[in-house]
Amino acid sequence: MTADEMVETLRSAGVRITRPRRAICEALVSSGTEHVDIATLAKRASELVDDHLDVSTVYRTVDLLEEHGLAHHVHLGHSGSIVHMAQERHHHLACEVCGRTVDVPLSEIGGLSDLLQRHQFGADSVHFAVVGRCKVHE
Amino acid sequence: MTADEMVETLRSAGVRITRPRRAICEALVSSGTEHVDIATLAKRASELVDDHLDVSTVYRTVDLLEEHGLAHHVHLGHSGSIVHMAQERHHHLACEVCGRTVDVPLSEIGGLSDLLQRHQFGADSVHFAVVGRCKVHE
DNA sequence: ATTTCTGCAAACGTTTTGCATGCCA
DNA sequence: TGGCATGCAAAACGTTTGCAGAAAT
Repeated sequence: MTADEMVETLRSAGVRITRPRRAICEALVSSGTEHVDIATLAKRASELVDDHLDVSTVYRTVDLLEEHGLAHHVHLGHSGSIVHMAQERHHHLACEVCGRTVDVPLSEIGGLSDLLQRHQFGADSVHFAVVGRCKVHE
Repeated sequence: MTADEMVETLRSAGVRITRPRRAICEALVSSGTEHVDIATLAKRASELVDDHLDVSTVYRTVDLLEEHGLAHHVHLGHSGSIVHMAQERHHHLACEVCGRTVDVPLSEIGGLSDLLQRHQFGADSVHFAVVGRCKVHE
């Protein structure tokens, strides 16, 4: 999804489009598969508008994007929020020692999907992470 | 495991046994399968000794219990720490709307175990949770 | 007696909120 | 213009830490 498509989705839902909001969408899209935290997102969006965007604005905008199904955020381990575009459909194995993450496609988690279905549990397939220690830190 | 057994394990590892530590063990044991957070644990342990135990003491004691393999803690969703006795070997499906949790025995997560093994990823089998929405909040 | 634990208070990092100003529609 | 979004600052939250006094060995 492009930033323009995100903005258009918001606009047609009656959401006001501002320079900061557009910049945050662009920063999120350009971050691709990277795992960006709120501070990084704020920094990149700020660079795009060549002005200071406050983290509170980023938090509010990410909430807004989540409400419209355009983004998700996840807590990898015991640290802060990681933001994601909604269509980045994969899971994470997050090492709590080094912070390294392994991305895992949905298809590899067959057993878990069954489990969720059996319990009628709507885990958003993006919105979770397994926290532990990667092979380097066993 | 009883609180006495926990205490004995600590003592024989050379750990000093204090009234607050014993109370925290007892509170943890008596919480059974419930998912207690740090504040609740502090409150219950405080009641047991009829004195105020500080949350910092609870944090330090939980760390200690984890070091000795007697407890684990996990972050369900976007909120604070949930503490667990170590032998409660199950996973959680945690609803981020109502806070309700479904406990799932290890045996039901075959696919995930394979996945972790394939990536040589040492997720402590207790130490993770799937966060989403239960069937009531779909 | 010595070591270590405790409570308190303060610091910390992340997230949220109140408010006056500024911007979008 | 009217209503909403923004930045800022301050508060809130969970967690950690430093320290002087208390307790365990």
